[in-house]
Amino acid sequence: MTEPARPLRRNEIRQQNETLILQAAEKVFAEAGFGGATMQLIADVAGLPKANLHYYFATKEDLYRQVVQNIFEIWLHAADSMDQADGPVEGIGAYIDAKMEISRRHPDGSKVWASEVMHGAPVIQDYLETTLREWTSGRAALIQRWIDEGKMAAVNPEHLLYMLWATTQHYADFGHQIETLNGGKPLNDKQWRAAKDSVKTMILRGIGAI
Amino acid sequence: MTEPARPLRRNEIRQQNETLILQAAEKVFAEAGFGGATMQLIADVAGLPKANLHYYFATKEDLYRQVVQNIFEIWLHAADSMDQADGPVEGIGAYIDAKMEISRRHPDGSKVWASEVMHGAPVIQDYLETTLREWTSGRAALIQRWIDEGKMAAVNPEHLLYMLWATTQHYADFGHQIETLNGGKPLNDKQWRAAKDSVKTMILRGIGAI
DNA sequence: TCAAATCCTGACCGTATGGTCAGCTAAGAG
DNA sequence: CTCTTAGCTGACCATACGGTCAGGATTTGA
Repeated sequence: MTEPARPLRRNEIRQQNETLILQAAEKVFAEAGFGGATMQLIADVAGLPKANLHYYFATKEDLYRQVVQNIFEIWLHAADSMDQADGPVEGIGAYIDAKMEISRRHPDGSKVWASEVMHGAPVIQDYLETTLREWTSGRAALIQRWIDEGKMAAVNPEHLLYMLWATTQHYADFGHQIETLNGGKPLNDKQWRAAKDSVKTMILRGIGAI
Repeated sequence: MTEPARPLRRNEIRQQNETLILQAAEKVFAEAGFGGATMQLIADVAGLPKANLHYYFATKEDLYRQVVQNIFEIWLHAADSMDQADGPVEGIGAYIDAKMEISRRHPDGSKVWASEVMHGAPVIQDYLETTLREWTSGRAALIQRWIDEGKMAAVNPEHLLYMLWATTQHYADFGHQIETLNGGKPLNDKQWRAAKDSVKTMILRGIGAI
């Protein structure tokens, strides 16, 4: 099972290594936190010499910043499906589906994001104050419209958003706790479906949409 | 405003300094994570020489373990009110109140707890597998009883507990994000009441209890 | 073919960290 | 008053960390 060993183009090398490093970094930052992560460990996970990391990313902060920004992108785009919906059942239902899927597929990213926010958002504070603020007020307005149209109960839109974030991300951030309470095994397909279903049912009923 | 300078008894000195160190440690661990926290910084916050910390706590791990265990105690006792309730409206309502109050009064503790679990619970894994597991199955049974008695909808008790933990702890762990979205100011009394009320209403309606 | 640009890395450096320890001070017991 | 014990701390140490750099290897474009 050897590689074809075709000589790689410059662009390919760069992109391939940057991706490799970013993936390793996401994992290590998630497991150890920013302070606990070491460039040496990230290098080992990536299978590269430490000095090579510094060739692509000047400092540990730079590397971390890239990881966090990548996650932020995924986070934001999860709500695309919400915007085209006619009402909360479709819209919020789709958003829950999307965010639960992120928690399942990118648990490390979710943890890095949580850690960053918990520690006062030292590197993405500006994004919180601009992009996230706009994003939030836009979605809050959408929810308010649904309320005005009688499609759901008159809940506080911000606190509904917090509940959506909290509940869905919990399955990634506290995945270890859930796994322990699940007999030490990760949730299987069926259990993930049950989780999604529970969250959707409780929240949609909680906001009077079903 | 000087201290009376009464000579302290031995016991008082020990207790006072341990408390002082634990408080400082909780704050620093919450802000920087285990790896990012330094004994020097904890010492500075506590107003003691670093060597004095090592007189009371042999290693950084020992100090951290104490902090996490203290939080775990608070966490567990929050549900005492739930047990004596006749139904979900009182019981879960009281639990939400208690956990929201913890999020408000001990945000640092909540963050340290979240961080510990996120990183795979390196120091309290045994507690998760014993105390927490028993606690959870006990409360799940209580919820199931309420369901059987027709006092609430037939939701999955475990996922309800996850939702309760996630939603309430979010106000501590992601407090910085909420603060940013709140115009950079922490929630005031009125806003905390609104938050509590939103959470309670949405969840109690979500489980068909109101 | 060859020079420039890019990629790569072992060896190295200054610093900060967790932890130690000898020796001091002060409280308490008798 | 005196001896014992607990409390305290400046100075120190070994290690591990983030980051640097000189110089070699490889690709690219002319």
